[in-house]
Amino acid sequence: MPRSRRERPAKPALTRAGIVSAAIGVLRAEGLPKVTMRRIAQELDTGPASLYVYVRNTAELHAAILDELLGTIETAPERGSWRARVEQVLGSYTRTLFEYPSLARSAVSARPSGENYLNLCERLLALLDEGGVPPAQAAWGVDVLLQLATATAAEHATQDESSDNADEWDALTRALHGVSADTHPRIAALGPRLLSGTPEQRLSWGLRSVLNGIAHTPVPEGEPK
Amino acid sequence: MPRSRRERPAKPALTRAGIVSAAIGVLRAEGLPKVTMRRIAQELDTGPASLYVYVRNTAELHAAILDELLGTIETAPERGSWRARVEQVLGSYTRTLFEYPSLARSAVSARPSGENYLNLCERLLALLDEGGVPPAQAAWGVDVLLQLATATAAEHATQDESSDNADEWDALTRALHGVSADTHPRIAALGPRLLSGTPEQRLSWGLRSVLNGIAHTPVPEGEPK
DNA sequence: ACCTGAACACCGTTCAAGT
DNA sequence: ACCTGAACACCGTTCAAGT
Repeated sequence: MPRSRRERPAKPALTRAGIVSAAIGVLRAEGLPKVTMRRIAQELDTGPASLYVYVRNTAELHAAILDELLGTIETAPERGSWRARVEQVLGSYTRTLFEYPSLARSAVSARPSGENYLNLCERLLALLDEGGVPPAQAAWGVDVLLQLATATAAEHATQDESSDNADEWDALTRALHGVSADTHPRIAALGPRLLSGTPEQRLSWGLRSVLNGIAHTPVPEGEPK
Repeated sequence: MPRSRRERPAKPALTRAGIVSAAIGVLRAEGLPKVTMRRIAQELDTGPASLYVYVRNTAELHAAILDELLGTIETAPERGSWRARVEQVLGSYTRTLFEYPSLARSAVSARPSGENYLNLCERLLALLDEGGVPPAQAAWGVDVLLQLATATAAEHATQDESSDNADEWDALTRALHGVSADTHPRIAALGPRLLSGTPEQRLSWGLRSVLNGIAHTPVPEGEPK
């Protein structure tokens, strides 16, 4: 039965926001690998070429999606020390990324630059300032903190947003276990400690370490630039 | 003019090593985006299906390439403090990744697990041990160090291994400059300092910070696991 | 200006069939 | 066991032509 025009809901006007929102729908329902120009176009009942009026390319679309999702993170916890609040804000960022690790993967090389990302940076800078971290160190430090969180989330991604990456991880696990104490004494000695902890525990420790590090490591030649 | 069989160099037997080496050839000549199963198969004068006997998928092929390239890094500097030597080893790792940022991109989520990667880990663990970093912190710390280096290199990649990612970067630069001091006072106050320094300078500072951090941040509940 | 059909030039992966 | 032709089910992006 061919659809008549009237059965179809009115085709909404194409806008950047509409494209991003359709993309988020597909992301939630089918994962990032399905968030392709062609798939989104189909969702909006048009051809892929039409999207290029609003979005430069696929990478930009992915970045726009992430920025949109960052609108839901909690950036203003009131309680606890400044360190604890930095941890809370970054924890909220990380939880969003962990929901869609393949989005994190794409964020490693195409950072978002929308309002929500800027709000996150601003918030972190404010907290670092409150904690007395010198401005130059804070400026470079936010980046390191966000890089670590993003990379950790990305690590749990695969092109397929699922099962497949177990392969690579197993390979590393086996490689670490199969190591000889003669050729790799430290790896053998540390053994399971190299792989211990949940990703969350490791990231949490990593962020605290980085925070300690950036607070105590002066940037070269006084102020950069 | 159709080629006779005798004009063609003898078709070498297919091996995993042969595949990886052909892939590195294509990588050097045309960049990672051209390192596809189909392209490598063509290089080896066979069909793509044949490669699946030796390589599980494209991600595994990329990881194998990286491990191979890691064979050339310098892991045993003799001079300087342990910190300086950690920096040298990681610098060598980073330089390799900076040559092929898109390989770094893929390494963020599919770590290599070959011999050369294990050698690198072993070397770093030995240096951390020499520096008196407690084993539990060293075990988790190597990971953080490698993640930061890998993510930083990946940041300079794009699907296209070139020009294109200037777009995203420009977008961030413009966004940071266009920010209002009312809504984002810290970003406005820091201004160009947020973007100052070369990637190398920032990474070097980042690694030193992380090193300071991991050396001074105890892992939860004594020993993990 | 905005939108689109159609085309160009590719992908990864599987599988039945051959050797 | 190893290798392969052929097919399946997709991609991103461009561009000339339409409205």
